Parts: sequence; structure tokens; C-alpha cells
Amino acid sequence: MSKLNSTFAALSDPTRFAIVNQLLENGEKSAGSLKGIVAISGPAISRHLKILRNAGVVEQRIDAQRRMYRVRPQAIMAIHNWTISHQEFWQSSLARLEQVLIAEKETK
Amino acid sequence: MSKLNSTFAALSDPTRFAIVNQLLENGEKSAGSLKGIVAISGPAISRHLKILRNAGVVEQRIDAQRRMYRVRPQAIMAIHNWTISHQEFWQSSLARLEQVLIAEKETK
DNA sequence: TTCTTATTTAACAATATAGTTAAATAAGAA
DNA sequence: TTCTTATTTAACTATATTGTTAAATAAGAA
Repeated sequence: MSKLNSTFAALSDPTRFAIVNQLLENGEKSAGSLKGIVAISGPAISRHLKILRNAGVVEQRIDAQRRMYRVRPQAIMAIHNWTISHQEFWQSSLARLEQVLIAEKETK
Repeated sequence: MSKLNSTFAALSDPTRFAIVNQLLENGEKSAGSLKGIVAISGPAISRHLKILRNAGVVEQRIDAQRRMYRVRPQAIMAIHNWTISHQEFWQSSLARLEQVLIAEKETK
């Protein structure tokens, strides 16, 4: 729980969020092939990957000259678990809001 | 999906993450009483709340001089839904990792 | 109206973030 | 070794973020 905000920080940048979604949807990708998904220089992608790695969101595997990146499942599960730990709050709040909308519809 | 990274940005600051957790656990709180949870000035808290509000993470209700803040359940649900949309990836990845650990234990 | 409480906005300084190009490093191929 | 491909690190600039104090605004109470 204490380092979840670092995970959120890693995912707060649009480029990094796009990288992570790309890796989640298509699995492992090289640094170079990730460069294609946004109009950005190589060094910029490289640094974003370093930030994601330091936050524990992705991990690296070396394949000859290429560095292959994939999402660490634990990172996404940690976010999931945080939402679950407050699930009662948001689910009941939403249920109440829905009841209000239904009541308003009946009044009109 | 497109504005989830703004939600993550709002939650990336440790002070804001603490504020949100406080509101999730104890419900609606005034700006002033939130000041107590971190050693920070009033104006700083006020601006953090504005950022959270702009990101759609909290909403405000006016009660005389006080501004009461509460978490918008939709914000947490949006995060939850994102983790769910990739659940197959992270759950099966974790299951595979666990299998590897079991296999290693048997080898030792 | 004037005082008090609660909160926000303004102005500013310090630090962090993200992008760029050029140089360095890593590793296979000629 | 030298060339080529892939990626990272260094150096630098521009912009964003966060915190502070002082002033402004909001609203009830005297």
C-alpha cells in the first residue's frame, strides 16, 4: 500500500500509460518497437522504460542487442487489490446514486 | 480509458494519495480536517484538493464556511475496471510464476 | 457592521519531469 | 578488427509541480 503511489506516478504519464497498455495487450516488446507507438525519440522511450522499471511496473530481459520489456503482473494486481480493499465503499455509493436516479425518473 | 492516466496522476502524489485513502476509509471530511493528516499548509491542501477535483477523483459539497470533500466512486471503479480488463494477463502470469516456484522447490 | 473561522487565490522559489541531440555502450555480423 | 543495429547515458533546456507566506473571499456570529 505504501508504494502504490509510485506505481500511479509511473502510470501517470500518457506515454508510459500507452507503453504499459501496449505491453498488456500484446505481451513482451523490445524498446525499439515501443518507440513506434508514440512520436518520441529513442532516448525518451528509454528513460520512460527506466522509470517504469524502477517503479516495478515492467521488467527487462536481454535478447542480444535488444532489451525486451514486459509488465510485472504483481504491479497490476497491487492496483486491483487496492480497489478491492475499498470496493464496499464505491459499490454501495454507486448503488445509492442509481437509486436516486431511479427515484428522480419516477418523480418527473 | 483515455483519461485514466489523469486519475493516476492525481493519485501519484503521496499527500493526495493519503487524502484519498482517508476519505475512502472515513467518508466525507472538510478541507481543514484533512490538513491534520499531513504536515502541510492550508493552501497546499487546498490546491491538492483542487487537483483531485479536476481529475474527477473527489467532489465538493458546501456546508457554511466549510468545504466538504468525498471520493467519487466512479473514479475508483474506473481504475478497478482497467485492472479487470487485463485480469486474464496478470492472473495467468502470476499462476505461471507460481508453478515455476513449485517446480524449483521440488528440484532442490 | 465588525469579528471570527474556513478556505482559496496570488505570487514566488525550489525542485522535478520530460523532451532533445550527441556521445557512449552492448552485442552480433562482415 | 571494423561495421551495423539497438539501446542507454550525458548534458542541457523548457515546462510543470509543490511548497511557502500574504492577501482575498465566503459565510456565520456578535
